[in-house]
Amino acid sequence: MVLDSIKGSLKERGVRLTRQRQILLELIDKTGEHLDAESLFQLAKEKDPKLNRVTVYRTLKMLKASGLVDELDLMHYVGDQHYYETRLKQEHAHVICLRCGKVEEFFGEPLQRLRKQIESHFGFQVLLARTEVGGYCAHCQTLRAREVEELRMLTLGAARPAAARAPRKRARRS
Amino acid sequence: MVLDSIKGSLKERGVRLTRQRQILLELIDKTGEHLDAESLFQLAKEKDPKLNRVTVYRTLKMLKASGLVDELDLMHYVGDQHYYETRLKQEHAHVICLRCGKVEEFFGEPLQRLRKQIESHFGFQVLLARTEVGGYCAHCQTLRAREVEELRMLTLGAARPAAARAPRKRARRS
DNA sequence: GTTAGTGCAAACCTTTTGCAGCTCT
DNA sequence: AGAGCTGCAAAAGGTTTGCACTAAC
Repeated sequence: MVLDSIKGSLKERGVRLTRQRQILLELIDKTGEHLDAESLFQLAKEKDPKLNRVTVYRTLKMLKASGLVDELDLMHYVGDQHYYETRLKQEHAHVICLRCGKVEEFFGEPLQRLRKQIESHFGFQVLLARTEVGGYCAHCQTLRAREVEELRMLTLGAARPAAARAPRKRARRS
Repeated sequence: MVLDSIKGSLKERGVRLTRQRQILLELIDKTGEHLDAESLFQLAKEKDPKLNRVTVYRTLKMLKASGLVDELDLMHYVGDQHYYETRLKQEHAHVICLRCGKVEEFFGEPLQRLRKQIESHFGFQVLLARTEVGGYCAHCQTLRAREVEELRMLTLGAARPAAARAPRKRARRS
């Protein structure tokens, strides 16, 4: 089990298994992935209302430095926070839909090939690799096309005076 | 030329080519890559002392939204800032040495394969992809090994009383 | 009993926003 | 002329730090 192997690794290095860390490790383990510091903090607070946000940051930093979790950005779709996942699974890429935010995971041989080629090409020792891909998922592609079309109609409908070709306004989140 | 194609693309969309933007575009273009907002700002200030940091952020954001530059994290080796590079070159991965900070670029077929496989596997439309790899470069691997060895000697030399196996202290930047 | 770890408050760094005034086209 | 852009100041968001106290081993 993942949790146990992480705990073991920590214990072995003389890192104390405090109550707070137990809570956080358990959450990271069972929630699976894509938790950022704030969400993790909110979840942890339910189990221990006194647990501090700073402890969450410190724990995550320690786990990352120990190579026990990986840090992701998920293309900053939501904001500039970081996401964490335990480092057990096979290497995988994260595929983020820039319209609905859905995150998929891609495991596949190109990833291993990539790693190997980089190692042999540069004589580089790869410790961590992160591949993030942004675009539109199958579902959003059609919705997106419709949105663009609607926008075009609106813009043309506005029938502006001179200005030969109307510079289209860009849609914007938030 | 890159600069011209960017300028053209902007003009075409009715984006104004202000003095500030000309300066910033020129810097981004000729400095090549791996500039973050602050460095870009510092460089720009030399050409126009009144140019504001906020303008740099706004310009970068606009260029990114227009798909004219790519945003990188470079594994947050230095800090949490973002780096930018023009989007002309073929897709490539960034390989960052976690000891000396050197950044290499890797172009190679696994990247194209990866993209294609993701597109066909999920029916996903890939707009941008970012692969960052961290580890030790050929040069630092040997230095690193020596460092670890020295540290081990030091720790053993300290001849601590009980505590059978000494939990090694981790080296730290900053 | 030690020493690592925690909580709290406050700082820090990067980036964004509101608004008045300036400037491209 | 007028929308788009800039500068300024101030805020926001995410994360880190200093320090005294607490708890794991």
